[in-house]
This record gives sequence, structure tokens and C-alpha cells, in this order.
Amino acid sequence: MSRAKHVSVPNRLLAALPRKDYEKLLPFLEPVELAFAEVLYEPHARIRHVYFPNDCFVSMLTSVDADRVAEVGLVGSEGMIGVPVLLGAAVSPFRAVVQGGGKATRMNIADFRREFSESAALRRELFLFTHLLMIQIAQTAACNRFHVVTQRMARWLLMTRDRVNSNEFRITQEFLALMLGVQRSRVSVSAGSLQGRKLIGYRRGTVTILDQTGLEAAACGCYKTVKDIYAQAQA
Amino acid sequence: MSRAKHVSVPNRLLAALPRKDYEKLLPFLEPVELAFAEVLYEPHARIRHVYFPNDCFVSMLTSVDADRVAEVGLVGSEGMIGVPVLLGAAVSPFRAVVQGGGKATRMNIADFRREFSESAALRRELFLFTHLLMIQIAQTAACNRFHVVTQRMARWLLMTRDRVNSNEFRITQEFLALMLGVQRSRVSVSAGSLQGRKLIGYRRGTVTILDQTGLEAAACGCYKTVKDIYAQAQA
DNA sequence: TATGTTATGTCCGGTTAAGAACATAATTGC
DNA sequence: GCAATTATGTTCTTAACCGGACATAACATA
Repeated sequence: MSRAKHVSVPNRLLAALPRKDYEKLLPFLEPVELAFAEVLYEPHARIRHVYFPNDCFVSMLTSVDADRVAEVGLVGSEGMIGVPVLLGAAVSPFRAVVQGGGKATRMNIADFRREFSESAALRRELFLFTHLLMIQIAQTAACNRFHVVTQRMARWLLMTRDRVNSNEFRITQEFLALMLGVQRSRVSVSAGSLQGRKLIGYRRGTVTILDQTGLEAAACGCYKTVKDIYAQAQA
Repeated sequence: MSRAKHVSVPNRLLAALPRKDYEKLLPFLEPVELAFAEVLYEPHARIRHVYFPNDCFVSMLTSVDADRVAEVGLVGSEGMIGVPVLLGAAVSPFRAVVQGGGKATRMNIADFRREFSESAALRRELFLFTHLLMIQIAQTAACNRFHVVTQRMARWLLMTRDRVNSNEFRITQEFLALMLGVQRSRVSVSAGSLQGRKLIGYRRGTVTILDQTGLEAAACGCYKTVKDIYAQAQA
């Protein structure tokens, strides 16, 4: 349970930059600690910083029908929060919420825009990530259409695992239900099913992936489809 | 629109370019006629052209489970086909299929990349469209999660109406079922419901929107949500 | 230890959709 | 005109999910 033994991972987008580009960026990167449930962006509010997660992960949510939300994307150390900025938009209709607390670096928009325009390597990295994020969102659309709760839940757990680089992380059923857009009671049932098959352990807000391969088999193909594309792009 | 004499409906991205930027582009724009069901991109195949629809519209599809597909985006004269190219990707996992035949202009990738790098106005337009497309895809993800077939069908018809600029267009129930990811028989039932309420007419492959306002009321809020964002961005 | 709070497990009735089969109507080709 | 094809309408059973209610278990803390 001790968070101290959790080794901080670097943000992979920044890590992939040529040394020179990275060093030019460094003075403008501000280390921050993001707390669980912290809201990085409110829909339609001005975006003030872009964030590069290290060992935290963030959900992109969109709202429907005034009171319901759906998760459309999940971003961890492989990406950044603030894609609309790259695309020239000042605001976005999405809410960005910290799902797993941890470390990140951030950069204010003015600095970021300048550095972004001056570093071809940074542009290349970030646009490629944008492409990946779009694919993830699109696959989520398809997944929401066709797959049952247990499959989608398995997918979500695996995606989260990849983003935090740990087989254990904190998430209550209540929150997981919100992410999957289903009733909490259905999460209980589906989680029970996965536990019964010894694929995961679930104990009061803490999920442990016991059998990665088995869980992948229980998930829909959307997990592997997107993961393979990410892996190939980052190779 | 004097600059678009050769077509009935101009592509709005091209139409919004400053005259100078547009004229520089013109020699490389090849007018083409796109036929219904024509496949512009196969998943993971090399992208050779980007397309700017005039009076046609194109679906972006993603596959799940080997045999099923889901529509994740719909692009007409307000946009372009080939967003991955902007983002530096040579391939995309999506299939792009012509839903409604008609005119478009296209540009080969080499020309496009060069012109794209030389025109700030073009970059601005296209990246903003990319942002809009992402929002559309994300809303589709949420919509697929929460809304019933009749609502989603009404949304699809309205979105199509906006993209072809006509209250009447051709689409069989078979195809519509494929786009919505549901059984054809359910399209028949839902269409029957909308017809009974005098919102649409449906006669052997041809849909007519009879009551736009009523149909908007029958659709989920996803339609208006996305439409308002598009309208604001293009204002 | 007692107590309130948070997290999880279970059950139920009603709705929507999946999967499939079959019937009817419009259009096309001969 | 007639047959074949295409498009649409109808119905059935079963599965999944919704919305809600309620019970139990773990934890926090006073």
C-alpha cells in the first residue's frame, strides 16, 4: 500500500524527445502533484496548462443529458492532457479528471505555444499522440456499442494497468461505474465474476490484476486492438 | 462563391481559406466524383489522397470482433477525409466509405504535405476541423453508451442532413443498420415510429426529413451538442 | 467499543436489444 | 406480364441492462 515504493515513471512523450529539444523545454516544465478527483479542465473553460503525466492517469469525460457523463479517453504517462491546444482550440467540451493521483509536469499555455512552434520534434510527438488518442476514442465508441459490461470493465482495468504501470491501483466500484456509464450494482456483479475466475482481486477500493492474460481473454478485442496500435507507434 | 464555380456546394474548409492560399492550392486539387459505397481508405493501408467533399459524405468506420463494424464519424462538406495525414500518420485503422455519392476534390499526399507546411491558414483550418472531428467521435462514444436506437437514428439522419444540405437523401435500412450497429429489423421499427409521428418519410432507400424540429426533439441531445460546437467554431 | 460512513453484494420488475425467422411490398430484368 | 431480386414490415424468444431498493461488510473515529 505504501506509495513510496512506487517508482516514478517519466512521461514517455517527453522522454522520447531529442535531448536538445527536451532541455530547451525543461525551464518551463513545472512539476506538480495531481490528486485523485482533481479536475484539470472544466468543459468550455479556458485551458491554462497542458499536463504530462508521470505516474498518474486522467480521464476525459463528456456529458450527456445534463446529468450523465461518459468516459471517452484515458491518458497516462504515454500522453498529454491538452490536445485541443495543439489543434488551435482554446476550449474543449471535455472534462479532464484525475483518476489516479500522482506526479506530472505541466506547462502554461503561453510557454507551451511558443515551444511547440519552435520544436519540430515536439510537434511530431504530440501530433502522433493526438492520432493515437483519436483512435482510442473511436474504439471506445465502437466498444460502447457492442460489448457487455464485463468485457468493457476488463478492458478498462487493463488500460489503466498500462497507464499506471502497476497491477494494483485504487478505484471504487462507484467510480468505475461512472467511468463505464453503468449502475454500480452491475460493477459489483461483473467484478464478482472476474474475481470468481481469479483474474482480479477487489478489496474496498483497491483492484489487483492477478492474471493479465486471463483478463485480456475476458476483455473485448478493443483492448488489444488499441494497445497494439499504441505499441507500434511508440516503437 | 466565385472560386468554386465547378461545384454546386463548395467544401467549407477550402471556402474559408484566404483567396491567396486557396489559389496556391488550386492547381493540386483534382475534382473527383465519389460513388456510393466507394472505399476511400482501407484500414492500415497507405493513405494516398486527402479528400474535400462538396456534396457527398463519408463515414469513418472502425471494426470490432473481426466481422462487425461501427461508424465513429461522419464527414461532409464541412470537413476533410485524411486527418491522420495532418497528424503525421501514414495509415489509420479506420475505413472511410462513401455514404452519399457526389463531388469532391482530392489532393495527393506529396502535394498536400508540401502545401500544408507552407500555408498557415490551411493548417489552422484543418487542425480546427480535427478538433471538431474528435469531439464528434467522443460524443458518438457517449451516445452509443446511453441512447436508444430511435434517438441515435434521429441523430444520424439530422447529421446527414446537415452534411448533404438536403432534406432528402438515399440510404437503405440495411445500410443504416450497419451505421448504427443494430439489426436491420430494429431500423424498420424505429423508422416506422418516426414515420408515424410524421417526422420523416421513408420509401425504399430514400429518406425525407419532414419535420426538422420534431426530429431534433426525437433525437438525443448529442445532435445539438455537437452541432452547436461545429457552428460556433465555423462562425 | 459503539456508531456512523463508506464500499460492496444481492435481488426484482420492467425495458431495450440481440438473434433469427418469416411475410409482404416495390423494383428490375427478362 | 412474370419471375427474381431487393427493400421493408412483423413477430418471437432470450439476454442484457436499467432503476431502484435493501442487506451486509469493512473501515474510521470518537
